[in-house]
Amino acid sequence: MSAVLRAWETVLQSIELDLLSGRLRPGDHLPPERALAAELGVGRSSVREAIRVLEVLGLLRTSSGSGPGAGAIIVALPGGGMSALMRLQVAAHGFPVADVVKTRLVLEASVVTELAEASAQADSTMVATVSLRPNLSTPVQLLDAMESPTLTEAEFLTLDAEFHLALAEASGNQVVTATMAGLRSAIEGYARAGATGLASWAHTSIRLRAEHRAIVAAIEAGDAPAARSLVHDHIAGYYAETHQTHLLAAHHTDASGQPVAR
Amino acid sequence: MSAVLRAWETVLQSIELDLLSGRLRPGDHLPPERALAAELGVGRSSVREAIRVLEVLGLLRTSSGSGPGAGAIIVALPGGGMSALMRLQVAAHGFPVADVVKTRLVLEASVVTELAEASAQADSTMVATVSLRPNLSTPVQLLDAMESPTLTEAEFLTLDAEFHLALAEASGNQVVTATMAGLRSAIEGYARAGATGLASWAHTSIRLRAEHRAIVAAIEAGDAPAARSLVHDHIAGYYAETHQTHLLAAHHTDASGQPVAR
DNA sequence: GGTGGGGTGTGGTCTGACCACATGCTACAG
DNA sequence: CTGTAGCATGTGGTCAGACCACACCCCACC
Repeated sequence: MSAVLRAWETVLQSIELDLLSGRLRPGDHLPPERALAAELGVGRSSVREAIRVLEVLGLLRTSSGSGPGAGAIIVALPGGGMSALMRLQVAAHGFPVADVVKTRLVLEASVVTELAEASAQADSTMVATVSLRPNLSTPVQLLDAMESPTLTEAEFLTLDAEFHLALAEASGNQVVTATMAGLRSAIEGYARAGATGLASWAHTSIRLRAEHRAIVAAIEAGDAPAARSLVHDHIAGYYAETHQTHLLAAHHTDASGQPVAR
Repeated sequence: MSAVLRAWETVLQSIELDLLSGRLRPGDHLPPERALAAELGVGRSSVREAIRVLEVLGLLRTSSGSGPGAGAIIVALPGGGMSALMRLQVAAHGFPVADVVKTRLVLEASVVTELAEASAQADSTMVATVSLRPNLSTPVQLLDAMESPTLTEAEFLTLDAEFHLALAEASGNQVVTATMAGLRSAIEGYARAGATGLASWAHTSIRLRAEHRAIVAAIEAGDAPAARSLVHDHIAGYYAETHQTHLLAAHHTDASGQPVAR
């Protein structure tokens, strides 16, 4: 396999090896494109193609100019590339919306479970060794912003998607956060598409706000089963309401993690 | 924001819009690079950068030559790009291994739950309307291959990773499958790294084989809770055994992975 | 000492050229 | 008429060179 690596692939491979070996670390500068091209014996355009890939994947950022801050810098920001990937994958009809929703159910149930358990643990242990209590300030701020009555549907749903992403971030799991970030645009897409067919947006938005508050309350109370259940109903409910298909409720998996009811 | 799109970004955007509008569908050919460049008023190198990105993301494949089969063809194979993304993300220390493992626990528990429930449903309904029974032939074939006593550790672990991916595929959820495919190389990486420190590989591999068989048996028996529990113990057990850290039980690692990059 | 302007190095882009390859057609031989 | 060898064509893959815009750095000048 991999008969002969194309020029840009050798560049990508070289950079990947440098990352793995530790020669390149987040924060470091990549050599200038021209230098890299000469060093690897390829054309500058091939170097650029590899750098472009890494940039879209969220592994580095580039900026023109001179001095520190310019050039290609390793950043490795999670979700940066996953977002582009998921968005394009959905655009190309690669992912059925139902699968996106089901994956949300699984991941978000896990997220709020972890958050609630961390919260409960922070309560039980008086010890102030490490602040285990999850930081929900960002999600709460988003909820406050969503109270504004002047929001359009699109604006509301954008904040909604940000709220769910913020919960994932608060859980601290970077892989889940990255995946959720990737799904975000897909989520916003189907949410917005479905919202146009709702009987009463005002009514629905009020319900969504209340559900969000309830989820946060359950987390802060350390009630993991409740948080899990609320999140499931929140996501599945909106999907069912906007897509007229009750398939999700049918099999009703309690998502991931531990069984809810024994 | 988004002051001025760079040339290759306009190309990417144009293709994305064509995908969303249905002008481009999986199986279609992209216009030749030169034509696309002329059409969009950019240089061919910019078109190439956009195409390169789409190729790495698994949205199209390119081939030289002439006639049908050559050129850039939309494929939208799920997980194609996620694999590159995750691999590089891990290479750049973007994802802690613990988060990868925790995400596996969540996703795979969901996968086997769905499989087991589908299996149980297939049993209960005598009706042969649609064969709901999940197709486990690929996973089982992999298990058979893993019985070979001549396998090296690396070969065994490769098959192991493939087995878990095959389970995800069998579940039918494309988003989960894509994510697992992306995590696969990361999984193989930490599994292989940890295996070198094991007391007895022979002993461990025997246990892993047995656990795999038990998981499949639970799925086929339609016993979702058992399957979920077995998968959890299987993954967490190996991780604990090879990493000596029981951090998984006490989750929530505050992730402040933002690189300083300045 | 402060300040302005040019020098310099960087990414961003375009152009043109060449190569390798796969195809398809055509002209020639049978 | 048929089959095949070989050239024409169109494609991606790559390179080299050139120019631009930009941000920083340094030094001469005020």
